[in-house]
Amino acid sequence: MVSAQIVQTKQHNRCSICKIRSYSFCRCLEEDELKDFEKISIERNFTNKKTIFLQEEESRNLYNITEGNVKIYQMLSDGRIQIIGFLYPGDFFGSYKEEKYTYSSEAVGNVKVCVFKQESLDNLLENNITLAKELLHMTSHELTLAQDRISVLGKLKAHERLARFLLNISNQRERIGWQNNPISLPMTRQDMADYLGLTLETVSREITKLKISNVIKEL
Amino acid sequence: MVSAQIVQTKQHNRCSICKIRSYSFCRCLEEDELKDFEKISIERNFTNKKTIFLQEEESRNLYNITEGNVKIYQMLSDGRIQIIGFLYPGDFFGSYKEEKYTYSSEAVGNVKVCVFKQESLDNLLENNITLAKELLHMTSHELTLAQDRISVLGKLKAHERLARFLLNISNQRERIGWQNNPISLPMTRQDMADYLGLTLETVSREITKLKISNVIKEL
DNA sequence: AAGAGATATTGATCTAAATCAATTGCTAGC
DNA sequence: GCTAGCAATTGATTTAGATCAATATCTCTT
Repeated sequence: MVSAQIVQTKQHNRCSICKIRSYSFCRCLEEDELKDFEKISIERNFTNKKTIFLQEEESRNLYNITEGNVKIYQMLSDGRIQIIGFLYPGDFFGSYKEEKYTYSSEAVGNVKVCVFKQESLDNLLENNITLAKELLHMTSHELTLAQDRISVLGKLKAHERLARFLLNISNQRERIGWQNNPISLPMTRQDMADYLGLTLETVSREITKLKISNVIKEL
Repeated sequence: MVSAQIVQTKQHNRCSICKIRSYSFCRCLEEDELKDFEKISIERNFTNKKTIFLQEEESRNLYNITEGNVKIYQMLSDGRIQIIGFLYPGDFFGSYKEEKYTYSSEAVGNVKVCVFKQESLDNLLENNITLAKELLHMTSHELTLAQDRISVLGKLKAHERLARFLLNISNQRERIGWQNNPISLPMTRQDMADYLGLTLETVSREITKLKISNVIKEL
């Protein structure tokens, strides 16, 4: 009984006390709008390596990260993996249209997400132009990031890709108020390789080179 | 005087007689909304290789292609070029936020575009949730296409990239009602290479291989 | 603390694609 | 038609990064 009540209380102002609101799409909502907004999402937790959804599944949800990191990736028919992105708190993923997920998603470490049913979110959008525009702007920003990654994978050498990767992580951490130097790399070498279009051996060698030339240092 | 009047008449119902409306973001508008919509854009023409805008310029416009092809590309500081995309009628590009263009754009052959001033479009969005949602859905679709391209550049071999490129063009042509086989390739080998993250020599060799193995045929 | 399984580093070799180089083919202007 | 200037093909060679392989290191579990 007591624990049920605590959950209830916690649920009731989840959004208004949410620490990541200022860099998430819900930042565009007024305090009084948050009450309704909060009702259309539920919180869920995932532990390290747990799948959140798989590519080709019927998409029903949009996810917003409130804690931890998520990797999204595509798999080719022969098992080759390309990691599309490592996401941070405030990033959203999934889909707001009824179709199939075009990538899979997996927790990197402990993860907390807000889950929005497409239908509920869509209803809210219909009456809240501010929210629609915020989502449009954030999606458009995601698109420019994806386009930058196209350039990285199409034109940069292994050492340039790695350098940019480290800088990107640093910037992303800064964005959400984490220290940007030193940084932690919560993913494996294989993950980094699958993200950068390289092999884990090449990633390892390039990291060694950066260490030797004193560009980076391990703690 | 006569020609001025013709232009005026033409302008007046430009949108309602527009041939590409059914696959462009304006498809979500009702006939009576088109009148207002038409007022916030102007038509412009570009000939082959003419620059539409350059990366790093202050962005002021969103462009919608009504005729021809446009290539969008990024240039690295040392001159290396990555082509982000070859766009078709109904595709839009540019930006709806006041910031800098993150890529350059150039006409491939003769091109006709509708130019929307960001401010006017934004005002219209503010009062037209349908349009905002349409733009959101189309931008989100662009994002999934960009993510697919990340996988292509990160994981596929030269011959796989080329095969997918040809199929993509075929599909894109089908989408807008052009014949999907045979197809024409309006860009140079260098452009194809810069799009696929390869060199023009490799592209040429792979095309030769496809011809020899009778997968494709030149007309 | 030992030992198993995962993860990372380092070395040796190979290869797909890049680079360098020489023709060939195409189109536009005279 | 001829020729200048691109664009494309084809060949020879090089190389960045992949692949194959052998430790080394880290992190659990018992």
